Formats: sequence, C-alpha cells, structure tokens
Amino acid sequence: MTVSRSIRNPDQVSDTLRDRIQAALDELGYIPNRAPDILSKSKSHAIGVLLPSLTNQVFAEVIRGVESVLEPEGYQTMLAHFGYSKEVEEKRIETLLSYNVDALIISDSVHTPKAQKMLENAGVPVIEIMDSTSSSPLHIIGIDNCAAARDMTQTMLDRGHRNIVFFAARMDTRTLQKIKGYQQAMAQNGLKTVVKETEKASSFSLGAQFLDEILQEHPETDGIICTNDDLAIGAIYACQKRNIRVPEQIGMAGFHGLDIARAMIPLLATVITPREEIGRLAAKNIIQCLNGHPPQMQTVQLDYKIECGESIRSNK
Amino acid sequence: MTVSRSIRNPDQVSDTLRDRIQAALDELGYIPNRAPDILSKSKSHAIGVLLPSLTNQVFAEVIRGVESVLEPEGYQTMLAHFGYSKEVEEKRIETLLSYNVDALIISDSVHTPKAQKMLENAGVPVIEIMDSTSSSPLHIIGIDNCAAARDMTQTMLDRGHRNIVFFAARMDTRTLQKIKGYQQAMAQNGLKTVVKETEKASSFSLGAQFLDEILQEHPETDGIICTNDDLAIGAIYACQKRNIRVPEQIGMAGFHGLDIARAMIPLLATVITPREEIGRLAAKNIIQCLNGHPPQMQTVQLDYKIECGESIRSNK
DNA sequence: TGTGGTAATGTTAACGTTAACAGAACAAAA
DNA sequence: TTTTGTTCTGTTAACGTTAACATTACCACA
Repeated sequence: MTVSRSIRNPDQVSDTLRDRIQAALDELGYIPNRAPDILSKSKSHAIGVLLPSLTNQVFAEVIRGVESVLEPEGYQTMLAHFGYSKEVEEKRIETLLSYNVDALIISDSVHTPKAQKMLENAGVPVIEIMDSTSSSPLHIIGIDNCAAARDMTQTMLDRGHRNIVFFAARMDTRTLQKIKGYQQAMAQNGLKTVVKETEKASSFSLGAQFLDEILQEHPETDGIICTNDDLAIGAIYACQKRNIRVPEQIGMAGFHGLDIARAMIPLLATVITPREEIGRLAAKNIIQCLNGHPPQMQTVQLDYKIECGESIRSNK
Repeated sequence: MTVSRSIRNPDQVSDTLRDRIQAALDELGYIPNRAPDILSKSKSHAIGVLLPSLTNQVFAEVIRGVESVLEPEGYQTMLAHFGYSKEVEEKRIETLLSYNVDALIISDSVHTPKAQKMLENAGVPVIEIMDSTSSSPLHIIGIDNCAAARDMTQTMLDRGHRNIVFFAARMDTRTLQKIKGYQQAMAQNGLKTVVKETEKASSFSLGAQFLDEILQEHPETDGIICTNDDLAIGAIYACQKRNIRVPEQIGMAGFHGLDIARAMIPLLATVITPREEIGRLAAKNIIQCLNGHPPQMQTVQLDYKIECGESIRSNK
C-alpha cells in the first residue's frame, strides 16, 4: 500500500521511504499493472475508436484529431477497424467493450441488431462520427455529405458541365449520401444521372478503370464527381494518357481535399472536409461526458468547403 | 461457475441449463469482461504495435499486414504511435505493457535507457520491424534500407544522372540508412553528395519546397532521390510548374512504391518495399513465440525491388 | 511524563472470471 | 439396497491495485 501511495501521492510518504521505494522500482523496472484497476473500477482509461478502415487517409486523419485531444488527458486510444463489414463491426464492439473501454467512437449508423443492443446497454458514452444526416439515436458529429455532393454538382453545372457522372466505391452510408446529393442537383436541372459503383475500395487505379469504362458506356460524359480524391486523381491520369483535356473536355471533382489533391497539376476540385476537427470534437465530447457534462446538442454539423481548383471549368 | 463453463465448454453443461443460461445472457446482453482474466493470467490476448506514425501510408500498410494474421488467431491489435519522439515512445511502451499486452511489435532500434530496460524485462516477445541493418538485440524483420538506396542511386548513375541530390525528412534510423547507401554509391563513383534534410514529416508540399531550394543552391542538380514517394511526387509537380522536363533535365526517384507512384504520369521510379509482408511476418513470428516456438533466425531480411518507372532516364 | 495531534504506514476487502477441486444427482450394475 | 461410475453443478482461491479504515510513530507542548 505504501508503494502504491508513494507512486500516486508521493508527498504522503516520508522522504527516506520514498527514496527506498523509488530505488527498488528502478531496479526492478516496475511497470504498474492496469488490470486490477480496470477490474475493480471498470475504468480502463482507454477510449475505443471503431473505424471502417485504417489505410484510408481520411480515417487516419480522424484518428490524429482524436488522439490530439485524448492523449493530453491521459487516455489511451484503442483502435479497431471492421473493413466495412457489419458482422465484423459487431465483433469489434464486443471486443472493445470486453476490454472495458470508457467510451466508444463509432463511424456508422447501421449495425446488426446485436451490435445495436450492445451499444445501447454499453453503459459508456457512445459517439457517432462522420455523417451528420445519420438517423442514429446517438450523439453525432460530422458533415452533411448529401449537401456537400449537391453543392459540388451544382458548382460543376454552373460552370457548364452537363453530362456529369458519379464515381462511387465502397458503398457505405456516406457514399450513399453523396450519391443522393448528386442526384438531387441533377434532378433539379432536369438532367439524367449515371452512377458507376463497386464494393471495392476506392483507389487511383480504380479511378483510371472507371474512366476507361465510362468513355465506352457514356462517351458524352463531360464531368465526373468522385466519392474520394484518389478516384478523381486516377481518372485524371487516365485522361492524360488518352490526351483528354481536363477540364475542357471532362471536368473532374473529388472529395476530402487530401494533401496530394492540393499539390497536383491540375489542382483538383474537391470538397474539403474537416476530418481532423471531427476527431478532435468527438474526443472533446467524450471527455466532457466522462467528466459528467453530457453534450447539449444531439447533432453537431461541421462545415465543408467547395474548392474549385483547376480540374473543373472556370466561372464564365 | 456453471455460466462460465456454459460459455467456454457448452457440452459440459446439461441441455436444459445451457438453454436457460443462454436465454439469460441474451436478455441481459451479457458481454464477457476480460479484465479478471488479464489480471489472473497476465494474458490479454492483445498485441501491442508501436509505430512512429499512423498517417504515414507505409505504416498503415504494415498494420494491415499485422492484423491480417493476428485477427484470425483471435488476437486484438493495440496500436500506439509516438510521433518519432523517443520520450513519447517510452511512455507508449509503458502504457502498452501496463495493459498486459502479450507481445510487442516495435519499429525502431534506438530507445531511451528506460525504454530499453522495459523492453528487456517485459517478459513478453518483442519484435522490431522495418530496418534489417538495425543493431538491436531483438528479433528483427525488415529490409536493408542502406542497400536499397545504394542500388537506386547506382541505377540512376548507370543511366547518366551525375549530380544526384538526396531529399531527406523525418531523420529517423531508416532515413539515415538510406542516406548512407546514397553516399556509398556516390563515393564509389567519385561524386560529391548533397543532402537536403529536415525534421519535418515528408509531404508533397515539402518535396516541392525542396526542389525550389535545390535549384537555387545547386542548379547543376540532374537527379534527386527521395526518402519517400510523396517528396518525389511533390518535386515532380514543382518541376512541371517550372517547365523542367523529368527525367531529361532532372531524374526523380522515390521510395516505397505507394499506389499513386504507380499510377501517375510520369510513372515514378521507386524502391518497392514489402510493407504488408513485414507486418504479416512479424505477426506470424509473434504467434509462433506465443505458442512456444521461438524464431530460429535473429534477423529476417526481406527483398525490395527497384522500379525504374519513367521518372529517371532510360537505359542507354 | 503524559497528552494531543499529525504524519506515516499498515490491513482489509473488493473487482469478475476460471482452474482446481469438491460435492451432488443420477443411472446402471451387483 | 448398496456400490460404482459418470455426468453435472457448486465452492474456493487467486490475480494486483487502491479506497477506506486502522494502527503506529513521532513531535510538540504542558
């Protein structure tokens, strides 16, 4: 007990004893064991973060935001990912809870019934991030993907692109929202919609492949809006190989504003999303909840920004 | 006790009781608690993975490799990152061990003395990954970064580039190894070396900035080899802006072979590294150790591949 | 010398699960 | 009926830490 005290409240232990204890700790290379504390208090000082993917740059930046807040507060981040599979997500939720995480950050609103029940009964704060249009009963922090895609589509329409196609991948909730926004904008202008989709992950090569296909299927295409920057960039490269001028012949827009999109030539038109801010805000909310201050608003909607770049036509 | 048994060895419990137990579990939404088991057996079924950064694509792919092996074996991956700071690394090692991870995968050979001691006394398998030339006493899985950089430099020399400069960033062990290899190749050919370096992270924009600077400082430069693909790609964009022809005027080579490097125009010359394989092998070794089969070889050196792409001159 | 107070150190119990052992229930054979 | 064996269910202790309480040591002052 005195050792325990000496570590946590050094001033309650006499100088002599404290020095002896410290010497012993150093000699033994003592590392405190968190398990008993987790067991007796059901508090692990770890926050579970459940994301679809880690290789996706977007989520990597969310993580950075989360950790930038949690780390100074002394919380450990416990990451898990489920590869866009609801069944895997269910298992991951159970695993994270079985480790007694103090809170959960999740990134989708649709779950298996069992997962849903676990989240409701978890007894710890749960925050959903990414899409603010989610119908989830949880506290939500994200952007309006539908409106963002609608805005970007309208921007392209305003600049003279008409036969705009949507490149989708990984048909998750957010991509579906973006498609919805694209369709709304097109419908408002009385235009037909074409969506290329796949369950595969978005990538540069997929963008190139989609471009080749769309030229066959819809040679009239003069604009493309993509669910992710990498698709758009891959498609631009494919255009360059075929000597198709961007944006004169085909306009190209991405989503997220990754580092490369803002460095490449032509500068990519894209929707800049506050990924790191989403992570930071989610983490701040978690901390507040854990300190007994539940959030007032159920949904926090963050702003996105349409960046026109050089890959769509310029304003008349 | 019967409930515990019913979950772990259902056939040792009578049908009636098992059904009653199952019904109760379902109704309660029971989630097993791992803490007591961790406490009494010091086994958490979690493996700690300590990386410098998560946002770096390279490490994201290492993680994917690790998880592809650990997950089917029923192990949870516990990720931590230390932003290239030895002090933060020390804290992270302590945290991971305090959670009773069953093994550790780390990614650097230089540690604070305290961290070193913790690793030695951890009592769990520790594997170091990434650089096979490491002087670490641990089991190592990685590639020979020095030889890879030497090979790439020699390849550029063979193809007529002479005034080759090295773009470095984030001066970690691996980057230092690459610089060494570059210097060896240049020295063998009696050529002078120039290294641009910074403690900042590599990025597209840093590559562009470095290019602008090197044109001022060393206008004779006709080749650049970069510690990471993003630097090289950023530098290529900067060349395009200045109407410098790649590879005719300046040859450009990257490192790692990221997805974009293999899709862009011109195709980037790069060293393709087996990042996912490193992760997979490390995880497999961990599993073996935990099953009581310590690895025979201390160091496993994996192959890299020089990919010439279109950003260095073609063979005479 | 004792008294009172404070500073320092010690004791106990609790957390949830499971290994190891103990006991009960039941069936079949003597 | 008792015995023997088998199947099922129950009891106990242990894991390492710390909150809460209990005790001891020490010092100052009368």
